[in-house]
Amino acid sequence: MGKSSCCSKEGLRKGAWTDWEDKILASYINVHGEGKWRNLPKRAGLKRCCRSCRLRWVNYLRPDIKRGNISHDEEELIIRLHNLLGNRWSLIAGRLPGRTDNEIKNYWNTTLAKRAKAQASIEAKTIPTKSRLNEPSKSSTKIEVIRTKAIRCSSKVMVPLQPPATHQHGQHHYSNNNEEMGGDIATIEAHNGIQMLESLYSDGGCDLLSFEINELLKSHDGGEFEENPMQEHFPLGEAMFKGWSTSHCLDDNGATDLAFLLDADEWP
DNA sequence: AACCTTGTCAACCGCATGGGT
DNA sequence: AACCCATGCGGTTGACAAGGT
Repeated sequence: MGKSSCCSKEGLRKGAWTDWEDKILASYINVHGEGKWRNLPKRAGLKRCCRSCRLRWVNYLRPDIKRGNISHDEEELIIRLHNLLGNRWSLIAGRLPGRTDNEIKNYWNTTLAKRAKAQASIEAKTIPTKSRLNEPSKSSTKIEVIRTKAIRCSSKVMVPLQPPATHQHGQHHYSNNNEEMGGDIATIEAHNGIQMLESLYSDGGCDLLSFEINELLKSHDGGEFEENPMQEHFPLGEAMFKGWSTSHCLDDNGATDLAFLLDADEWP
């Protein structure tokens, strides 16, 4: 496993791509389409590793790529989605048409993470120690970044929404993890506890996740919580809901909840 | 002008999964 | 079941640019 053999050949070019290489790659893919990366360099006449070719196409040459100037809306969406999904850049990128996972990852690491950190330190100074002590589960000043393994999102899981009225201190305590990120952003994720993620409905594709997040964001923007529309389409059994809602995955950190679900090996 | 520091981003790398045999 | 191949993902690196001294 690991590194595929096409990349271990000697004599392959590395580093920045030239215009000439870009043209060759783009024109080859325009004619033959994406895929078959392993044979592509040879067929196209490029002295590049197959993965380098794929990366160049996906992150730079693809015609639908939007470059630079991430708008305020996009930025806010990135923050929300990062809070919801953690470092799952490809999933986040899927919600931002024309943006690549690499671009979003870079933007987060260079801009948003710093801003979040600064915001957290401001809050640490402004919030009196006593009141912070009264909020046991809010991890407060520490930026919670979910460290994830590289797991491909090829299937989905849908998790039930929890109406806000049912949120009470005690067993199901939901904190707003996003205060660290600068206020009210993505409160919805924490309040609803969980939404849906991967696995269970393998024929739905990542569109399910897209749809669900869309609905959540919409309902949040509208200032009210709506019923989960996904439940109409995919009525899950009550027992399953119960199992989820009483499991340890619903602790006091929404992001961690999701990480647990995403990383869980138990999902079919 | 020269040097140093910091920020940005394209590209690389290792590890992972899924499918085919 | 075990193996290999193809491909995707996220973390990290390094080249370059911009800004500061």
